[in-house]
Amino acid sequence: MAERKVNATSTQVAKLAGVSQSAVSRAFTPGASIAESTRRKVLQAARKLGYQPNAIARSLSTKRSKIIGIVIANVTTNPFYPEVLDALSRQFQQRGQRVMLFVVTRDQNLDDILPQLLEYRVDGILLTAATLSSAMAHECARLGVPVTLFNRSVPDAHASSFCCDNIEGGRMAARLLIKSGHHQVAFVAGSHDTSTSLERERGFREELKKHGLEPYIEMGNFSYHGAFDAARRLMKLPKSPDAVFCANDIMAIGVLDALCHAEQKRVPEDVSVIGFDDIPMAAWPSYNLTTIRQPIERMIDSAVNDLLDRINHDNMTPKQELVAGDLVVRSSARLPSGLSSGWVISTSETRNV
Amino acid sequence: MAERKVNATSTQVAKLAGVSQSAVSRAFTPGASIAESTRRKVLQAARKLGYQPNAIARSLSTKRSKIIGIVIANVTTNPFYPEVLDALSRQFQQRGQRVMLFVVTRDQNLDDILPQLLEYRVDGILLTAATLSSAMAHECARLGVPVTLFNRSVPDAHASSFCCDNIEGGRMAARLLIKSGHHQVAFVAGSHDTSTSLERERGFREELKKHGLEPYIEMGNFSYHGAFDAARRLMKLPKSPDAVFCANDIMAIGVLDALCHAEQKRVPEDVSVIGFDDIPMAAWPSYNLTTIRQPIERMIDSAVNDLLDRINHDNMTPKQELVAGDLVVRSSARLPSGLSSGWVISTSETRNV
DNA sequence: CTTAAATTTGCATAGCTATGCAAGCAATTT
DNA sequence: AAATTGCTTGCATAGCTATGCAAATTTAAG
Repeated sequence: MAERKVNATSTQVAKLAGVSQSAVSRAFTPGASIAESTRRKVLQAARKLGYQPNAIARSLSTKRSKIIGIVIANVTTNPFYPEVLDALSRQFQQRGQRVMLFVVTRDQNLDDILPQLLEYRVDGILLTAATLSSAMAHECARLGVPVTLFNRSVPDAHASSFCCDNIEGGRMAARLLIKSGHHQVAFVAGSHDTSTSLERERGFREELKKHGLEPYIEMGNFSYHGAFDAARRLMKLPKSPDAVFCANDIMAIGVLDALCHAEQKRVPEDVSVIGFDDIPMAAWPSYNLTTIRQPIERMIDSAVNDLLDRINHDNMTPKQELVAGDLVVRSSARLPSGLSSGWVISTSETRNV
Repeated sequence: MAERKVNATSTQVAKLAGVSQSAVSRAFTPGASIAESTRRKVLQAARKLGYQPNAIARSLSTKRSKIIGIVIANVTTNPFYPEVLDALSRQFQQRGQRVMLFVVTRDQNLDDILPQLLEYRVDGILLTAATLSSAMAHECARLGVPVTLFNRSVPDAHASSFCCDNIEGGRMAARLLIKSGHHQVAFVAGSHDTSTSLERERGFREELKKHGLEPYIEMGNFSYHGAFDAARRLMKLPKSPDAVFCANDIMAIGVLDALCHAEQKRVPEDVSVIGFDDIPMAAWPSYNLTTIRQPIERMIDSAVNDLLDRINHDNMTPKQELVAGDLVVRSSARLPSGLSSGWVISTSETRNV
């Protein structure tokens, strides 16, 4: 172990400025009771010594770390999550919170991870693409650390959750496919244990059932390659589907690539494909993917606000929010009459972009 | 401001276990001098109280936060960086370090960000896709906080840096294009102020010059859309290029999409395209991109090892490491005789994958 | 100029853990 | 049985800042 050079302390600055240590602390605390003249003296001394307040000591003293723990999965497999991370990180940053990051795999058990966050007395925890054991939910509740789930519905009432309305999203996809006259449809699932995939499937099924249809189900494992293989399996079926709805865009793209480059199918003439998320790639001309857009910015604003609120006001009850997604019409699915590529359809309104 | 529930402290655990606070501390410190029987008593009491060591207090006491500051840009615009972040984060995690994350824009000034990291007394800083002002480099050196640049060459000798050999990468691209008989080539740059783009351009130019060629240069701004537009400009030239080398894969993909969907060009018959990075998408059948692969894992291992070494041993001199990239041959560029898609060519050896 | 009010300041302490040191203890040796 | 040796343990303190409280100072009011 090597020795570390010593940073200047508030006491050293105080000595140089000819004031008390308290004064130094106050000079760096917005809103503290200190004369402007004193503050200037202090800041000058601080500059001379290269002093910078020690956030660790401050955290110990105030019992607030100003750190948010973010746990995220699928960062490399689904471009949606880098976007989420980017937005979250900037938002917290801007609101004066630092971010402690944990990247996990989708199936990794958080019961080993959360204690590491709690050790650092994070002010709050945001989980995205990850689920919370109810033991851990209780532990966080006991310690008074608010938890928010992003893009996962909540297992019990101790945590907030912010999701796109996946069920309605599934319904929208089904309605579009039915209206444009598909008869044999399929759903490529992400996994059998994440709310996003299950709910999208449920909405899709429900709406199909109303019209007497039932989808094939294939597992795409939330990955490009998993969906690629799923599509090939679907096309081998005796009565292969004329439409495929995927639990997310990256899988829809895997399906598109499989159809066009491994199965000699034309999209959307032979098969229609619909995704979910509206990642940037969905708009690329190679794919032109019709998809359900998750309004990331709005969802993240809500999630961040809620978490910060719950940090600053005790005893707030967690909130469960469902944000409506929009159907973005492009050209990977056959169009019903009256609709053309470029339209965005939301549950309440239809607006041209 | 709401009140926070109090976590159990080592003193409370000590009282319950009938030992001193020191004993509790030692029970949680691997390698500390404590009898096994005492440790068990302590752990049992700790469990009963739901005690968890306070990492903030520990950091204050040991003067080591066990936190690494990571600053990263381009997370949403280039899939290469989510991969880097994922690997870095896991590595540090596994080595017992926590990660404090800052997501920035490429042109954002770090002089506002780094102080926020230093406030938390991070043990080390890793910058990726971001550059360091020399004032900040000195500040970190003064405080004894080691800094490592990933994928940026170093401005002065206070920091370590780990890069792919961009110049040689540029040369490899040029050699391939020359061997396969291209006569009018172009380079799509990322920006005019990042070492990655500049070095790749330099190697490319140098090698071309040996054969009497000089490339067109267009600015792609390190983005899909920027490169898309750059490609369209190139194709409007009186003598439009028959080969385009891009400073990274995401731009190469933008170029491919522009060529195939906006310019009615065939790849590689009319135009060859080469990228840099080998992001997962490069292998997708829609693109089949010939590219220079950066050996992420190896680079990250080196970078993490170096940073942790410099944290633990004082006065180690920073290291500048250049890792050779491999040319991954796919089908977006015309093949010279003797080469076929699927080959990987490194500077020292050629191996079939 | 006196008195009351408001602002500013310093003192003392809390917040929680790690660790050097000396004392206590048990095991080993002769 | 006495003397050594090697573990364990507790005491006391350092690490740095924030803050309640009382004292001191400035400002305003009369």
